[in-house]
Amino acid sequence: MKSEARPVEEARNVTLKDVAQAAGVSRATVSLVLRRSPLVAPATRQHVEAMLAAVGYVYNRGAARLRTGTSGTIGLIVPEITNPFYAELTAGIDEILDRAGRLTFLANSNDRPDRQDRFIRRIREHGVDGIILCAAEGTPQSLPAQLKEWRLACVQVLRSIGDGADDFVAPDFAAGTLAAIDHLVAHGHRRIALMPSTRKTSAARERVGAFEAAMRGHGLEPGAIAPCVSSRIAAAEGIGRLLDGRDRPTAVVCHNDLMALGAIAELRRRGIAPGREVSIVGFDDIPEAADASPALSTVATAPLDVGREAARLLLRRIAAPDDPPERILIPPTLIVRDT
Amino acid sequence: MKSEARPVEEARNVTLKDVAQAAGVSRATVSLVLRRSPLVAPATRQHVEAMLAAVGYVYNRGAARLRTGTSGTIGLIVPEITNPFYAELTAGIDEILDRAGRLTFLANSNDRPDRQDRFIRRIREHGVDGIILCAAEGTPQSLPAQLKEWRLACVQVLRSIGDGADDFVAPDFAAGTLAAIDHLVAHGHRRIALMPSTRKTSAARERVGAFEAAMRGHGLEPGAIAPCVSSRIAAAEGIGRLLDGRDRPTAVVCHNDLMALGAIAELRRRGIAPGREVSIVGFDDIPEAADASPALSTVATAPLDVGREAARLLLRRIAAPDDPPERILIPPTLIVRDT
DNA sequence: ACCGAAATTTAGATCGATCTAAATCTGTCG
DNA sequence: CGACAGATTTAGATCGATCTAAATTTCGGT
Repeated sequence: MKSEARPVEEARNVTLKDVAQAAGVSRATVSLVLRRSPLVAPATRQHVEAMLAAVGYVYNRGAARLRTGTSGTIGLIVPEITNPFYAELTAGIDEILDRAGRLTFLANSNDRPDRQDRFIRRIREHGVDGIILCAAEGTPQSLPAQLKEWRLACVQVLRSIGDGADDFVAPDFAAGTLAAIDHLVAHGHRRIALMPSTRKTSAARERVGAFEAAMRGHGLEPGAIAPCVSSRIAAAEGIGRLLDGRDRPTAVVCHNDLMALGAIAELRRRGIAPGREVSIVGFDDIPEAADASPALSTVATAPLDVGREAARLLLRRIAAPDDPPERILIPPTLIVRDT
Repeated sequence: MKSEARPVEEARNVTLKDVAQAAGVSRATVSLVLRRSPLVAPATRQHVEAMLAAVGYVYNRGAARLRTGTSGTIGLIVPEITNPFYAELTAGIDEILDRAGRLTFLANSNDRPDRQDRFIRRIREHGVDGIILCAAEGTPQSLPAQLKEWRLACVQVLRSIGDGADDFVAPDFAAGTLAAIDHLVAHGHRRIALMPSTRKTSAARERVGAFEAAMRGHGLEPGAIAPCVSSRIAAAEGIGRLLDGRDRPTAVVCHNDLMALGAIAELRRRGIAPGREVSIVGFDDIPEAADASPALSTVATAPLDVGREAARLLLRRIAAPDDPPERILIPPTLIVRDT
C-alpha cells in the first residue's frame, strides 16, 4: 500500500453504511430501524438508534425516492401570495401538511400560465406526490386531464377548470351570494347590483349565476352586473358608474372586501351614507373589514378552513388515487355589520 | 416457468435509458445533451432532443442529486405568512429563485422554534442547497453556527440572531426610526414616544436603540418606550396608557402600520385629532396605510426588495460558500401623509 | 493509405437508500 | 440430539442520474 499524504478529508455525508459500520450490523437492518419495521429485535433497534444519533446521520430522502417512488413533497400554486386570502389559505395548507410530515413547494404564478407551467415541470422533476392548484387565469381547460395522465394527484382550490369532475375545494360562493341577497331583500332592498371581478374564473361566474337566481327567486329583476378589476380604485370608479346610471341601486354586493372598501370610500366622497342610503356587502372578511368605519358587512369565506380541507383531501387522494373525486364546498357565513 | 396472467402493466417512468434506446445512443450521451454540454455533435444533439420530447421524458432531479450533491431547492422559513409584510417578502424571494430555476420549500413557523427545527430537519433530508431564515422568537443563538457546521448556506432576514457575523438582509430599521424622529422634531415635536413590538427580536431592539440615539442627537430626552403586542387592539390599549400617563407625548412612532392604525382608532375614539394634536408614524407602508383616513404617515420598508436581495445573496453564497458574509440594509423611505 | 490529434461517444462504477430472497439464529419438542 | 418453525439479519440487485477513463470516429496533412 502506497503511503501518501491524504488530502484534507472532504466532509463526506454520513450514510446508512456508516451507521451500519458503527453499529456492527448491515445496511438493511439500519434501514429497517429507520422505517420502524417490527422485524428488528428490540435490543438491536435501541443500539442502532443510539448510533444514529451519535454519528449525526441525516436521512437522504432523495435516495429513498429512487426506490420507493414517493418523495413526501407536494406543490402549491397560488395566483398571488400577497393577497391576504391566499396567504391564509397557504397557512391552512401548511399546517396540515406539516402535521402529515410533508414538505410544500410554493409557487406564486402571478396569474400567468407560463410561470405556472414552468413550475409544474419543475416539481414533476422533483417527483412531488401531489399538487394543490388555484389555476392561473387563462390556463387551458385540459390541464387537469393532463395531470391525471401524468398520475399526479391534484386538488383544485377556489377556481375550477376542466370538466368539473375533479377534486375541488372552495368556499360556497353561490350560497354566500344567496345569503347576502336574502339579507338585503329582507331589509327592503329591491334594486340590488353585483360587482364581480373581471377575471374569467369559476369564482366570478358562480357569483353571477347565484345572483341572478337569487333575485328571480325573490320575484325581482336582477340589477346591474358591473364587472370590475379587483382593486380599491377600480371599485370606486365602478360604483361611480352604477350611481350615475339610471335605476341607481340601493345595495351592491362586491366580489371581495377590497372592492367593497373602495366602493365605500367613493360613497363617502359623494356624501352618501354607506349602510343607510346605499348598502354594501363584501366577500372574505379580511381583518380590515371589522376594523374599518363604518365596519363592513361581508360574507366570511374561511380561507384557513378551505386550505385545511384542501390539504386533507389531497392526502386522501394520494393514499387512494382511484377513489372517486370529491367536491367540497365550505359554507360561508354572512357577517352583518354597519354597511 | 409458471404461466400466469400478467397484472396490468405498472406505468414505469420514462428514464434516460429509454431515451437512449429510442435515439440509438448511450445513456451518457443523453445525459450530456440534457446538461447542454458542448461535447456532443450538433446533429446528435438535435436528434436526441427530438426523442426527449417524443417519449415525454421527465428529468429525475432526485437521482441527479445523488451524484451531484446539489438539489436546486432552497428552504424559506417565515414566522407568519399571513402577515402582509412576509407575504410580500415571500413574493420577492419567489420571483428571484424562480428566475434562477430553483424551487422553494415554504414553512410557516408561527414563531415556534420547535416547528422551525422540524422543518430544518426535513429540508436537510431533502438536501436543500440553502435556506432563508427569519428566525422564530426564542431560537437559540447557536443556530447559525450549527447550520454552518452542516454546510448549509443561510441568509437571515429581518431578525438577526447569532454573533452578527452572518449573511443578513433587512430594512434599515435604525435609519427609518431616525428619519421619523428627525421629521417629527423638525415639525416642533419635543415629547416623542416609541411603541415597539414586545417580541424580543433584533428588529425591535434596533428601533429602541435608534430612537434613543436620535432623541439625544437632538438634545432631547427620549420619551416613553411602551412595548406592545403587534395587533390593532393591543396598540389601542397601549397608546391609551401613554395618553393617560403624565408627560403625554405629542407624537408616537409605532413598530408597524397595524399598530399605528390601532393607535389612530383609539385617538379618534377619544376625540383627539390624529396628525394635529398627536402625530402617529407607522412602519411598513401596507396598502391600507395610504387608503385609510386620515392617511397614515409611515416608514416604507420595501419588503419585496428585501426578499429579492435576500434571494440574490443566497444564490451568491451557494455559489461561493467561503466568501465573507454580507449584511445588506435596504434603505427605507419616510412617507409623510396626514398623521 | 496512414498517422496523430481532436472531436465524439460510451461502458461501467457510483451516489444512498429499499427490496427480495435467502441465510442465520433462536427456542421448542419428540 | 436433530428437526423445524418462527424470528432476525443480511447480501446483492436496483432505482435513475453523473462521472471517469477509455474507446471510437473524424479529419487534415503527408
